[in-house]
Amino acid sequence: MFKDIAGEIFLCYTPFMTKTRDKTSIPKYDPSEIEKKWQKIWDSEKTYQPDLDKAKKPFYNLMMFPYPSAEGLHVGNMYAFTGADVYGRFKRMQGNDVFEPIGLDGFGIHSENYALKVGLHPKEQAKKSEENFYRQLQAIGNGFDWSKKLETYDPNYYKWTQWIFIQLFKKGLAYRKKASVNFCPQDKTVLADEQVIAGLCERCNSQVVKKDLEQWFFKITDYAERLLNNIDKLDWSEKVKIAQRQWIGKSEGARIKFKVKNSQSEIEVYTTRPDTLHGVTFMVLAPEHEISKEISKKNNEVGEYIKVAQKRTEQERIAEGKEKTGVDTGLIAINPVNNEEIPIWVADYVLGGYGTGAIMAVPAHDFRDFEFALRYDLPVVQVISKLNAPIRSYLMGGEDISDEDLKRLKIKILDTTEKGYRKIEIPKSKIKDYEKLIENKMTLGFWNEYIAKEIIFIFKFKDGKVKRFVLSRENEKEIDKLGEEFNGRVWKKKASVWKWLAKNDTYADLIVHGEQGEIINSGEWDGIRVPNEIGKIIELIGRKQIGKREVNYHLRDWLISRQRYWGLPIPMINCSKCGWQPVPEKDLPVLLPDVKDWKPKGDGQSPLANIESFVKTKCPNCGGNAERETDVSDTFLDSAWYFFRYIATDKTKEALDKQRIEKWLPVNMYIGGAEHSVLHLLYSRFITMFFKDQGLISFEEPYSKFRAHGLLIKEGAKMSKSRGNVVIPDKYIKKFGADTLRLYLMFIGPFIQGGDFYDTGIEGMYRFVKRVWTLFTRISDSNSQITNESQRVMHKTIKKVTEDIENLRYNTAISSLMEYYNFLSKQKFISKEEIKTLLLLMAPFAPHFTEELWVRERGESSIHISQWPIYDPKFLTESEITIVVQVNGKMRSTLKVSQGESLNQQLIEKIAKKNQKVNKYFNNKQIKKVIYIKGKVINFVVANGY
RNA sequence: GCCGAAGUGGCGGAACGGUAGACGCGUACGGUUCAGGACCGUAUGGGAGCAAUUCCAUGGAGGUUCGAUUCCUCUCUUCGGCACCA
Repeated sequence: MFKDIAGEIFLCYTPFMTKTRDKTSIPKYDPSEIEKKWQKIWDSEKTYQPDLDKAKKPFYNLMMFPYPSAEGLHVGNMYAFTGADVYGRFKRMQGNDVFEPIGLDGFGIHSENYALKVGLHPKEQAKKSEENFYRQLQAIGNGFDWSKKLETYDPNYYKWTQWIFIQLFKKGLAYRKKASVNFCPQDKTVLADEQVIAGLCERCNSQVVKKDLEQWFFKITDYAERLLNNIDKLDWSEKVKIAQRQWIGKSEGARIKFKVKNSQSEIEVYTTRPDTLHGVTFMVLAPEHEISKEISKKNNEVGEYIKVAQKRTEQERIAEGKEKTGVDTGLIAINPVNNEEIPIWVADYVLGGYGTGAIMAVPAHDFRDFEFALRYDLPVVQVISKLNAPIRSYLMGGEDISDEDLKRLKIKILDTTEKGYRKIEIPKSKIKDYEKLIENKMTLGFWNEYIAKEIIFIFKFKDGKVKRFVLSRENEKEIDKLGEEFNGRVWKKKASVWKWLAKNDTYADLIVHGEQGEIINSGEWDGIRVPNEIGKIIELIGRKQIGKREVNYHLRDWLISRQRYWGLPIPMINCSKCGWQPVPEKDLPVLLPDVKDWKPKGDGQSPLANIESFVKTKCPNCGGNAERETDVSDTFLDSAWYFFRYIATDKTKEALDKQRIEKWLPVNMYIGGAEHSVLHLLYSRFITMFFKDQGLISFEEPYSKFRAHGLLIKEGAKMSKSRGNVVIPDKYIKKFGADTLRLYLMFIGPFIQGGDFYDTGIEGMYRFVKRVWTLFTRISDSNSQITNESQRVMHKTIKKVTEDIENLRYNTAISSLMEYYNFLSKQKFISKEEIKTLLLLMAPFAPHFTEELWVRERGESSIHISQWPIYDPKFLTESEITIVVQVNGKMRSTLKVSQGESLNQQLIEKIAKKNQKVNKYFNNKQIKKVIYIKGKVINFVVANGY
């Protein structure tokens, strides 16, 4: 399909096609002129526009489309796009019909917030951003198919996003629920769990609070198991796969019922370790738990606690994190395995949204329960022991410590010597002394007294706070500081009572690390090996009807509604008679109305709620008066399916073009930022699976191959607006050209790892580009014979560059291009073949520059649809081989031999032994052994010492 | 705390278990230039030595190996992600 283009290009550019090649025929390298010219030509020649219906070797090369929210495309975006484009161009030259689309993810809070900031209506701002982004995206010289661009805020696009919402609703996968949701007071909207980072809003960093609101959800949890299982089959960056697995967070365990004493009610808990059931010494309910709420009606203390807990922001909870609080309800539960009576507490370290919202606490084997038990003087019963382990011990102190505490917790100081463990009982009377030792800056004398490697102190203070310390010999310098830092820093730094316990002891490490242990103190269960035989326990409790197997996921349903303006109107109608009805498909799209007052209100309602003409409508079912949903959708829905739409932008009657989908999808290569490891990738997988289930497509994973690129930083620091070090590519493109910038970006470091952007570095690259340009003045006219050596270097370079690009190791690909240039520039004659090869290999990185020289030199059609060079292994072998000679593994000399000689070990040995540089190390010592690696290295092992 | 990645010259970074530092930046010296820039050439990990040469070096400590930047164990540091998920 490209064949007939050549002639036209030739005609356009005859002035440059002169065959006489004196120095004057090569003008000065002027990137700005060349780049603009070629971008125009590629566009008019449709160089990058494959025929979506007829392409023979479709290759879908996708990159994550940008949100055009901020000041423009920054160099980090360009880094990602260039890296993806290099791969696409490489595939195109290898004979594929590469489809490389681009668009804008323009709906959403990102864009709306930017509009707020600059004081423009989001619609106007979108128009401006669009223009600016497309101009910049054009300038970077990617092989985009501009005829297929899309924007998520275009009604022609979002009509179909709404259609997807309706399909989900029809299948019961979109539903409404009143839930305690994350609310960002700054952005004045609800956020998905995924958008809350450590209790802060992902976008504006303000503290997120909990609110009870009725919201739309997608039932992604129905797909949890499939989303998890498919991960193994994907060719994705490993760390992204790990992040997804972790996010889905499958856990297997049991649901267990506890009866409440003197009551009909039961409390169910979820646990992954039912084997610790005999170690349960209390229960804890989340403040959101129904029974907690019920209790609070009668019990003021509990009511107060719940109120306070709910007021606290997520971040406050985390900040106070380790300091657990709670309140005793006075109720008693019965442990179903041994009928022991245990107290029921309410505490906010138990999450309402996970499992059943209630736990059985096993302080001996769970650190959190342990902390809580220490704070509130609850008993600790060990029920798992490491096989043949010494008994765990620790020191507990404090003024209000009771004798009972001492008994129960077996207060000891552990003394570990090289030989093993020795327990030292610390009498209560002495505990104060140790406390003093720490306060008065411990001296080395302490260590003489107790030759301990490490000592743990767990101090309980009058106010109930618990602090832990680890002292160790390695740590002696810190000990002086210890006194001053008594109030928490050291133990936080050292952090690891638990880790330490894990190493030396029988505690929760068994759970945390899944190590093997043995059940103790548990009656008939004693001796069972866990965790291997937990299955056995579940069977046992199942038989006794105490509990049953259950699987839980960390993944929650996807909260979809947002109380903002600039987003996809949710296409639903609420009728007082018929309930929620989807907008009939023929009425789509539900257009986002033009509104003057579009700013978020913060009253839990979208700005759309104030527009009567929008809200008031008829019920599609009964025709009566009804109201539209006024919330808009989360942006992640827009981007969850855009790659399906790129190949159907010309279709107006349907969302998907089934035939093209089967031809082009799944995406062959998807490149994007690791920051979307979880959200975007998971959601788009979910939507794709849903399409599959609807019979719309035949596969359920959208991206066969995904690679996350690294982060581009600026002179050692992360680029960010607050630092003011965000690099905008425009000025570099203007000064050096897009080709130089592309080459430089790809050269900085491994694409997968990212790199550090330095201004001086780019000048070096500019130099390189200019040198290659100048090299053309030296092309000999005659078809000079290519030498063997030149042949070898050329094929070596082809091999290296080809393999490197395939593995996204662009930095080393470029360095070998430089080496190749260095080699060529030292030759007297350069054959056309060599020049041609260099240009072809450079083409994916520097598309305009190479195109210009290619067409000048060859008068042929675009370099970007020319055949990628293929190396011939027969040229790779060197006639002369360098063999490294080592004595005792240290390089002492090298020798050059012919291909044939290198096969003969005895000969090599003989030559090597004669070498003075080598044999002087023999010193009359006996040669014990000779190791020869064919063609590489020979190592003489000589007796060492006397 | 958990998971992941990474620690190599002045800097960005190269090295299928086999000559550590490719390539580039920077620097120095030289050439060219009225001069500066640009360009070209040479050198450039550290120590000792006039030199040939030699010793030391890939965060640290061990181990496997004839041989380790590379594999294993422990440890320290940095960065990224997750974070009270029972």
